[in-house]
Amino acid sequence: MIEIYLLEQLEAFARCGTLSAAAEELHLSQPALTRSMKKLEDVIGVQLFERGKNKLSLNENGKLAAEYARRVLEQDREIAERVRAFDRASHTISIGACAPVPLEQIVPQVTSLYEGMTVSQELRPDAPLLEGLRDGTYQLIVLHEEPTDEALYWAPCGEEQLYITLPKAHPMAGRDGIWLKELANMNILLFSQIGFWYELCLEKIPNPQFLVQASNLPVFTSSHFLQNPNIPHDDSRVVIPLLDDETHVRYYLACKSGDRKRFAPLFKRLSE
Amino acid sequence: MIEIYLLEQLEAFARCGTLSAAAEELHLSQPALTRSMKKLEDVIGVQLFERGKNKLSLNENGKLAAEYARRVLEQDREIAERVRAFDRASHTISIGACAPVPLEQIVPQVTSLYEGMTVSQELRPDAPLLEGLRDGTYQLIVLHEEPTDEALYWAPCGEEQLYITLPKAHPMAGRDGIWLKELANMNILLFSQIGFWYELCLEKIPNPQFLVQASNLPVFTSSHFLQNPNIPHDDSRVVIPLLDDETHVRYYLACKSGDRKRFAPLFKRLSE
DNA sequence: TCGGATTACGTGCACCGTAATGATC
DNA sequence: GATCATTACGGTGCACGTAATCCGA
Repeated sequence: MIEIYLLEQLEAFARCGTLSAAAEELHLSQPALTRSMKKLEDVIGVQLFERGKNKLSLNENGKLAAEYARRVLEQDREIAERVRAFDRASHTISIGACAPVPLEQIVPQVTSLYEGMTVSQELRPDAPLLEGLRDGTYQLIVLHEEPTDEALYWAPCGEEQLYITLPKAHPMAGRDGIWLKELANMNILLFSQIGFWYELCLEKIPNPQFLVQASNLPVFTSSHFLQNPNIPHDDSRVVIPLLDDETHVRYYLACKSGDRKRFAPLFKRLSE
Repeated sequence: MIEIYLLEQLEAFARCGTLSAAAEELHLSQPALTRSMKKLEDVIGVQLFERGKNKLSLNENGKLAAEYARRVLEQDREIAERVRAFDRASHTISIGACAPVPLEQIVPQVTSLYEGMTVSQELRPDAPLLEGLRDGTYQLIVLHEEPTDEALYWAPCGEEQLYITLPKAHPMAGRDGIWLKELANMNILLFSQIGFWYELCLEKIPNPQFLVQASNLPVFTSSHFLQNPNIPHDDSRVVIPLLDDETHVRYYLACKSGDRKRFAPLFKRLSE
């Protein structure tokens, strides 16, 4: 059986062209390579090199052997990588979500229900989430539209309504509701990491003027923040609901049908 | 990089189930395997085994690693095999033919024209010959029908006419020619190793009665043997040509178009 | 004279075997 | 007691480095 170190050296020589260059790359001496190449020929039992006086090069056999060597080395490297990835995946639950808000409820539940597991989370649009669930990138995903895939299991996991808060002095501060299209050309304060909401605003507001940091500007907020008692109410502002259908969403937590049993405790908790 | 010997030992353990069984198979001691498996875990960096008190077994990581190991070992083995085969092929000319007669002319020519090359020959029907030429099993083939493949180069290389010899006392001994179908139900002496001729006789003679060894029976022969001065004429027999079209064939020597230049000297010799 | 391949020689490490221990059936 | 895994210890093969040689640009 041909040991890996011989293939490594052959591959390096094939790539570098000379023994000395390969030796330097491998942090080995030239004599070591000379011997290894001889040994390789000995083990395989055929000539692999053309030997000039102070010139060594691969013949056709050698080129073929080097090509095979590359493949074996590639596969050999992959063993460690793949097994590590598999091990990592086996005690990691990856959650993909279209928005951060539902994660605030789900992640703590997952963490406490599946002790010892690492929980990773990521914000993505719905399409890559579905793709990622299928290919194993995610074990759980949160969508803002109900899926239709037969191979999935899902349940609702909360709702969210988008509001806008305005300084009391704002011309629209007296309104009972506002349409997104009415925000055209306005400077609005928008936080990053809001998931699909960002796409929604881009789509529905003509020529939006989002700013990263400002005060006295309109600011989006949602039912989630309004209901959180830890967030103090700002008396200088009024909170006005947005009227577009899309500003009220239902979230759905989904997993592969095959994982339904595994995540049953989680779905049960969330339904309570 | 994971050395091959570690993968070998992992694979053996996965197959045998216990370290001691694997150790015996590999002609190694148990301690050697214990250490190797530990080392493997160390190199990859994840647990590969479930450790009972005196029980060792693969966990899911280990099973995956063993599966990968099998593939790498397979590939590693193939390097030597394939390179040897390639080397062998590079100084072997394999000739496939549908009949032995044209080979008697071709093989000596090949041997003398391509010094140092090993010449191997084989009798096969036309179809596998064409297939074998394409896949590299043969570099030269002899057909008894003109090929049509654009990717081939070929030239005629002789003809052969089938005759039948009869004892002078035979009822048909006075005939000028005989049709194969007239040989129905007759005992005929047939030599083995006559290539496609055998198939032809089977096909065209109703209910043939071929014998392996006999005398005073009809015997096939062909122009090749009749023209050979070294074969004495048997005065007790008459030679009668067969009349079916198929009993007169033209042979064609063919190679891949890409080999045309390589075999040009051979084709030239044969055309003289 | 420098760079590259090869040979000669000594060395250290890594893998192995033997022996002993612990544990389970 | 038999079998299996593991630990401890001592040996050895083999891949490596250093040094020296040969050869060609």
